[in-house]
Amino acid sequence: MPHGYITTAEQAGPYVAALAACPVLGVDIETTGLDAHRHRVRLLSVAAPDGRTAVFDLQTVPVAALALLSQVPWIAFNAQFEWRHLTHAGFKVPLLHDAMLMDRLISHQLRPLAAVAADVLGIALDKSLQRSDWAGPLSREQLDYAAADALAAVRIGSALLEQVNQHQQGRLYRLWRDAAAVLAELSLRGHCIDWDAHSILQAAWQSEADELQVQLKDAMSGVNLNSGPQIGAWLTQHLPESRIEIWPRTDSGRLKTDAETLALSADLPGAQQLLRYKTVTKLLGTYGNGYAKHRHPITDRLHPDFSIGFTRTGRIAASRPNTQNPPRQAAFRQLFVPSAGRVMIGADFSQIELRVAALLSRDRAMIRAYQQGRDLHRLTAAAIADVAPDAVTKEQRQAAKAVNFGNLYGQGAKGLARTAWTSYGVCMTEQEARQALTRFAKAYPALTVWKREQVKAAQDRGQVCTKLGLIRDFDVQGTGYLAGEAVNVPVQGSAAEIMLETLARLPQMLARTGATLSHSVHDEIVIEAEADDDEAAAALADAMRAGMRAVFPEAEALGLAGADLVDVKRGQNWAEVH
DNA sequence: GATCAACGCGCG
DNA sequence: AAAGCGCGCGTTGATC
Repeated sequence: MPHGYITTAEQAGPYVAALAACPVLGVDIETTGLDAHRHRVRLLSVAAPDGRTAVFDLQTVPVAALALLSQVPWIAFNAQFEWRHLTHAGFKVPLLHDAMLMDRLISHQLRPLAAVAADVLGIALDKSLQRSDWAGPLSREQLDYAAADALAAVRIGSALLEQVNQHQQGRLYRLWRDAAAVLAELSLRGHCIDWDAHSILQAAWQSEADELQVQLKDAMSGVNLNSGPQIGAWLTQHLPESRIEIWPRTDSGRLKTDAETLALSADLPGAQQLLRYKTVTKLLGTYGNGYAKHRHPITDRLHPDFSIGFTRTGRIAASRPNTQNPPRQAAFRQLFVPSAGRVMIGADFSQIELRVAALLSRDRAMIRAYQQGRDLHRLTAAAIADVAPDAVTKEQRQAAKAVNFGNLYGQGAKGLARTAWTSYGVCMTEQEARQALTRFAKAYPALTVWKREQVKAAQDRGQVCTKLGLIRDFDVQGTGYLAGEAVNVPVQGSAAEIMLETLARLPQMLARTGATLSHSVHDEIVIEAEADDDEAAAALADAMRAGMRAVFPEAEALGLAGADLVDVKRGQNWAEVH
């Protein structure tokens, strides 16, 4: 039950004064919808650690009357939501704790508020009013519900803040908390898209898809080209039984119909058109209409959600739409443009996961390569082919890239031979792949030992962790295959921590320049700035190197955080700065 | 009509 | 016995 339901600025005064004297406040909002640009914050519920609560009706209480509340830190649950809505409503959001992230780091799972409240506080939270009508007259039950969530947030947060430290997760928690605010800001600001060019591209894809469908009328009449099972049936009809018998199968036993497998039937009439059709319809669905339907009616931008703590490695995930996987083709990347009158600056971490692997394993050969500014792929190629680095051919270097990256993921000989061909255009027999892996292991002995230790940790202790201590649990009954994740989680996860450290310090480092974050994709950051802003470009590179040093302080002395760590480009759109 | 699993594919 | 990691999302087809 709320101790106060406040509907005027005059009423707010004493409550605000009393609450602002608390060391920390639980906050929760009720909104008329999920979209901060379109929907309104109806209620701001605030709870003190001692249990006093106040529910402010923002329909009538001006935000200015609540300014004092921003003098103390807040605790929310899934704080990005509060950050976006309250910032948009005109609040100066203070240091904002997120009890959801605290719980994620302690329980190793992302759980809804009710589940955490049950676990941590031993209380049952009734969430049935969550999606009730928050625009009209409010019932007593709705006010109680609103106050209860704020109270739960402050109680859970206060309890878990201590536990986070006890679990050695304080550092990582603060990083997630700070990065979350930056991502909330990015989501609220959104991506600027050249929609005219987008429609033209979409139309071009559409007409190509139509054309291909006509061309395939004869060869594949009656087959739904979007249906794997139907294409499988068509293959069964048109290929000799001997080939169907050895055709690769899906987990459920059906014929595989992905592009790589379909290449096996390149001789069939229509096969080429079918492959192209699949590509074009993917673009059309996911990046044509898939993007258009998220075009914001007010801002005319894309406003994806960026989540922290959702992934198993600590990477950021983007959704609705996922703007972390747009096609690389320039025709599409150039749709991402800066705001009017500004320019884009993009920078990516060079070979960040290989550098991380070098730092985690302390492999001297790898570290020396980066120290001396040498090309690690070339070095690996030399080791594999048993030639001098200078004698390495282009094709050998391509093969080495496949080996280097595959090794970060626990890839075997068969998989290496496959990806060498499909991703790097290099033909490698399984035998050659096996030898390459052996020679790689010999060339980087410390990395090999480290990888073995990770697998052992996964098997014996049931967990591995990243540099800053994010724990990945494994359900090990007997002998599951863990080589892949056991090695990859620390590598991918520590690289993600470098990105988060960079994002967390970016606003401050860009503040003087007026430049703003425009996008981030795992190892790449894009900002927009005033034209010809050298200072912004330098600040971006500085922030990225600082991010690296924050996670790996030793990187500096080892020569892995030098100027070649980041590659900065400037241009008028994402295609030009990528 | 809504929901879900399976599959395939875009990215790092 | 062998197995490359991490995501989000569109479509199909089965199910309730």
